[in-house]
Amino acid sequence: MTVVTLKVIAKATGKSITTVSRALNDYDDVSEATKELVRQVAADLGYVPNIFAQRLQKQHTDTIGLILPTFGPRFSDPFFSELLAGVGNRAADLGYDLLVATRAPGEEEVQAYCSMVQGRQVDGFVLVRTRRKDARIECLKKADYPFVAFGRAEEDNDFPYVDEDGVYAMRLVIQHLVSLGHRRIACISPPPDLMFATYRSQGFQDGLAEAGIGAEDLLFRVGDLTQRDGYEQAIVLLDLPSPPTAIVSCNDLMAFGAMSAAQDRGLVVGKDISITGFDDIPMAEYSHPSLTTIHQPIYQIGGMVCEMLIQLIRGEALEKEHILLKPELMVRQSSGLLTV
Amino acid sequence: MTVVTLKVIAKATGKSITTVSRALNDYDDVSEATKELVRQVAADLGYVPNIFAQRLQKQHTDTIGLILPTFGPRFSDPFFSELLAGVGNRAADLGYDLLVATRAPGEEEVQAYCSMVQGRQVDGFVLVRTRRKDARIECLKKADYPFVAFGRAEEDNDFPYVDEDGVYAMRLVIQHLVSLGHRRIACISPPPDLMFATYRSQGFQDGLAEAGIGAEDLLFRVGDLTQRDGYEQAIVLLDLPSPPTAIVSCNDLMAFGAMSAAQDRGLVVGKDISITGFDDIPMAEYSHPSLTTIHQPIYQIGGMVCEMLIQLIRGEALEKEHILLKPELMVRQSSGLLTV
DNA sequence: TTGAAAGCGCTAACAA
DNA sequence: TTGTTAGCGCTTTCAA
Repeated sequence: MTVVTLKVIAKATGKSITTVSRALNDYDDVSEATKELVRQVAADLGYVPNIFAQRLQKQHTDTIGLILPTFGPRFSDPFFSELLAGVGNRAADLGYDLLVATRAPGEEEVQAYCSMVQGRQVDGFVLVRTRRKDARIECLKKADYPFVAFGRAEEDNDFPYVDEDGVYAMRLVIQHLVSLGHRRIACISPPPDLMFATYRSQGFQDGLAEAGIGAEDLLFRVGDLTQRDGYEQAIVLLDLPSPPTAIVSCNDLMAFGAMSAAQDRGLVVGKDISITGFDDIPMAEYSHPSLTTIHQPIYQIGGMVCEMLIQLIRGEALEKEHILLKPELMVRQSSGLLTV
Repeated sequence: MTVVTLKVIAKATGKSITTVSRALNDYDDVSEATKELVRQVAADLGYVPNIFAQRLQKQHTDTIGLILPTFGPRFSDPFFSELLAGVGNRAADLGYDLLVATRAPGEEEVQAYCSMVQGRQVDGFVLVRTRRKDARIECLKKADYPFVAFGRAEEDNDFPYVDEDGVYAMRLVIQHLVSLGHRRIACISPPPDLMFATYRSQGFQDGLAEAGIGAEDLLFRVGDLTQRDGYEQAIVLLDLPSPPTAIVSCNDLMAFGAMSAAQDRGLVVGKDISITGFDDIPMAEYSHPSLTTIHQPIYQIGGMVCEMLIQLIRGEALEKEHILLKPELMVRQSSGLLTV
């Protein structure tokens, strides 16, 4: 299979490479006749531009980067596949490619960002799951590289982001549980270096305070976001001398693990104990019992973040630099009236 | 931020661009002293090669492509995130980038392959979820482009693949259920144009035949792989005049939906009815009841496929062109003795 | 051991 | 309206 380049088309049409290039790019200083001819021949020959030559010349890549923070082999947070689909589809619509890498958080991860920046492999980044002390953000800011984050930073939020209002969301959850009569409410939080952990824990505390419930250290556990750990942490909570009547998990996956633990202890979730999640991944609707959780439009968020990034790259002004979404509480069967 | 190129280093060291290039690539016709100097300066200046210039020159991309077949917004098959992590991590280890696109199966999808091929944007493809009449495979074969598939084709299997033995796996499932006393066994199959549907359905039929159970059309349903549809199909099965005592779902997601349906009908899964899945996604262990299913080492398969592809790209001989894995039955709580 | 020069395929300033 | 030329940053002959 011989590669069709501008040169080949030039030879075939008897035109110069330049003319062919301009005809194909629909410049208006090329005669209609020539354009027609060139386009015809190009189509016949199955011409596709060499993207690397274009990129070398134009000094941009039409590619956006997304580095997924993965943890080991059994990584499969459905959250990420949905986000990825949202980003990827929007990128494709806007004519951009998506370069995906997977790295465990740490040195190598930051290194991956740096070298993609230095090598100008992508025009910008979508950054997911912001962290308290986020080396990725620092690196990108220092290089003055375009990026949009899904999530906020701890202090200096001088970059475009989309985030959901985790504090508000968790207050919603607590209000809901309190309205059902619960007062001994436990929380399984994400690792505290993740920014969304901060907001969700804060919302948890605020919600309790609003209801006039004192915080109890024993009822606050930290998990690693997996079902497995949700299970483990729930077991610890259930084994407490005075166990909670409701467990608020800061993501759906841990909530599933917690449900499983409760069920293994013979409790009926939604009756003997209430359990809630956060994210509303598709599974939440189909677990048993179905999971009361906070809905985040993950796919749409992916699209928004992607679109903002591309506007940024193109030098267009953003309508809004910072988008904070008000999430919605989905009341399902895993939360129910306190039965004494 | 001024871009550091070979030219800049050349100027800084007083050497020629050529020498700098060779020094950096550790050619042995460069004096140690020069190499040392060049490397030092390059490091100081933070030099990173322009990958597009390299690719244009070398005519290969060090990138592999993966186009995920996605269906709509609520796409979030954990299967894919795990596969992606497997492919991505191995690719990174071997010095390759991963270009991910998402397309719904169809015209545009094939188009995406074609243009990535024509534009030589990637050195090869990982192709997932083979189909009965697979335009992607035809396209790639015709172009003589390197690819490795996760899954086999219907007839001409003259390409490298990794697959699991779905027939064998399903026979395992049926044997298990039969040993528990079940004889009215239903199947929720994937769309029949997917190759793995063929094998799994076949295994289902074979299993029944081995047990001397006649096939009943009413007990065979086709679903779209989502929880939602698993739910719907299970409802249809449960509403049968003479409903099944066991439902074999061809993937875990539909099995979860089916469990949910059964539970909504007041049945205790694992007791009143047995339900099995296929894939063993992480969730399978933490559903309630935990799901009896077929374990596939998805992450590892991703790694294998990736490694085979890179060998292919590099022109190395493959140890094995075709790998067929014997999957393992994970017996959990969703399947139990038939209670009459 | 080093450098000059060509060229990968493309775009764009400038001339004609 | 078209062609000539230069150059994006790199690798790789070929000469020196």
